[in-house]
Amino acid sequence: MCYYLYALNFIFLHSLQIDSYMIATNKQKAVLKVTADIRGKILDGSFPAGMQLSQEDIASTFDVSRTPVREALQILAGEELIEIPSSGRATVTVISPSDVLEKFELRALIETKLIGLAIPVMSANNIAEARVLAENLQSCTAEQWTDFNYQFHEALYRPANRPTMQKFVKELYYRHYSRLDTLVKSRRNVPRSLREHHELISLCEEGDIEGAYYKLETHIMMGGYALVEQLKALLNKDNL
Amino acid sequence: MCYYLYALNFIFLHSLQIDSYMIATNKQKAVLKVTADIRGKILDGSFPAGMQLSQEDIASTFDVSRTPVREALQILAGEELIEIPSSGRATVTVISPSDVLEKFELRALIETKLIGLAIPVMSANNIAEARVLAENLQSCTAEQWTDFNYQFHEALYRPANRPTMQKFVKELYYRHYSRLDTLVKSRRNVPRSLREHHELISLCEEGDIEGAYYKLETHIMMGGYALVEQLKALLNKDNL
DNA sequence: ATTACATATATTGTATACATATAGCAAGTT
DNA sequence: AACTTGCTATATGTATACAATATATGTAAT
Repeated sequence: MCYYLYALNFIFLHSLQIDSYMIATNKQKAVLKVTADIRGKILDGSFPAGMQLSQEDIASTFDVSRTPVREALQILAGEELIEIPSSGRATVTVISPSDVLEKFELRALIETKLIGLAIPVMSANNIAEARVLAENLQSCTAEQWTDFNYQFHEALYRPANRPTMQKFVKELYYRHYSRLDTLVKSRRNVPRSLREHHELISLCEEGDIEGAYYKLETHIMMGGYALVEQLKALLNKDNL
Repeated sequence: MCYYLYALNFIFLHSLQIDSYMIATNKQKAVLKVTADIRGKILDGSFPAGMQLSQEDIASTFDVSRTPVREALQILAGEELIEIPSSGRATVTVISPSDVLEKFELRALIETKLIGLAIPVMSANNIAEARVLAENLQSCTAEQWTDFNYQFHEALYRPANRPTMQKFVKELYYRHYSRLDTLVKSRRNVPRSLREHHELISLCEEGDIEGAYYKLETHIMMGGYALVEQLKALLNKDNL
């Protein structure tokens, strides 16, 4: 009987092109869905910096009770996307230019370390994959940029075999860059980025660790400085 | 009756030399207390790796309902101190040697960056303070070591003026090192540490950035390797 | 008009109640 | 004896109810 169900599931899910392992994780808790939804709204700007979050509003929007909403808010506070004061309402974190700049410094620091570790053990396959991902970026939409760009960077670091560091980098990237990116909405750095990606791949291919190290550092920090300047300009405009 | 209580509070708190404005912020949420308590128990080993956490047990222990306990668990999951599976009970995270080693690498990476930024702007006062904190370590108890050691390191990095990086370092230090430290319970690295601290201060005083950089890197990584080896030994013993 | 205060309303924090899922255990079967 | 099968007990996930706090409104005094 169990086999029978599995067989049915197999056929059914394949017709929907859903992998079978998704069965087990299908019924996800409300807190996970709510967390992801709020996070998405903060990152895409629907919930702007400083916005006050009402537990009841969120609960009714997502058709759940306040209990899972409160848990979601604690998770998001841990991600520094919102702040929960000791008394009062939760608010979307206000982005501070100096904090963002430090986070770019951190990214540069960790990612240069990773590429330095990766290059000596990089295979032809790794290089080829990075090239494909760099190509993808050249023809992607503005919405795809954030994800595709991360995928390219991650591919370069993967040979370093430092899962924990990579997770750190991923969090830094998504929690802050992604939000800024939608905030400033500028694509003026895209051509520079694309060029530097190809230069990076070449340096990796040649095994030039130092060259790749400095190329990557400037790649990240130039992007950081540009974004931070645009952010400052935005903040000043709001103040006037 | 309410006024009577306030009056009592007034007299009582003044006898303790507590400012009256603290009354308002005094009543901290249950979730904060519970979070800190569970965190403490995990860090000091009372809740060992792999232990299953019952919401009800924790709730009754701290005399609160399960609602704030659940929020606390989400916070602790964000700190990677516990894991909340999609189904089943929350468990205390099992320490993985390779993960710990990566976190030491991260600490070395960030802290060397910080000391490099700090040295050029270090004042005589900063040096003097570091010396005092290094002295404190020499006569402290085993329980004080974790905190005092962090204070010393933080003092060296403070002139760098990188609050976000420092926060990262602090989290890495407390969330992992502190737990390991109580786990292995060995003080065999203490004499080496004390010596290296004084050497570090001298290098900072001389403005020798490169020297301090490498001294600090080996200081952190030697401690890391030693702890990881002891951790591995412990894990093997448990398996036998 | 504006400040100050008091009351009313709304929202948060916590506890309880209910629904669902997991885990343990005993009985039966191979 | 080992392995299912099904039941019961327990724990979790969510919703609701209640309590405490903060915000908003309105009124009176300056």
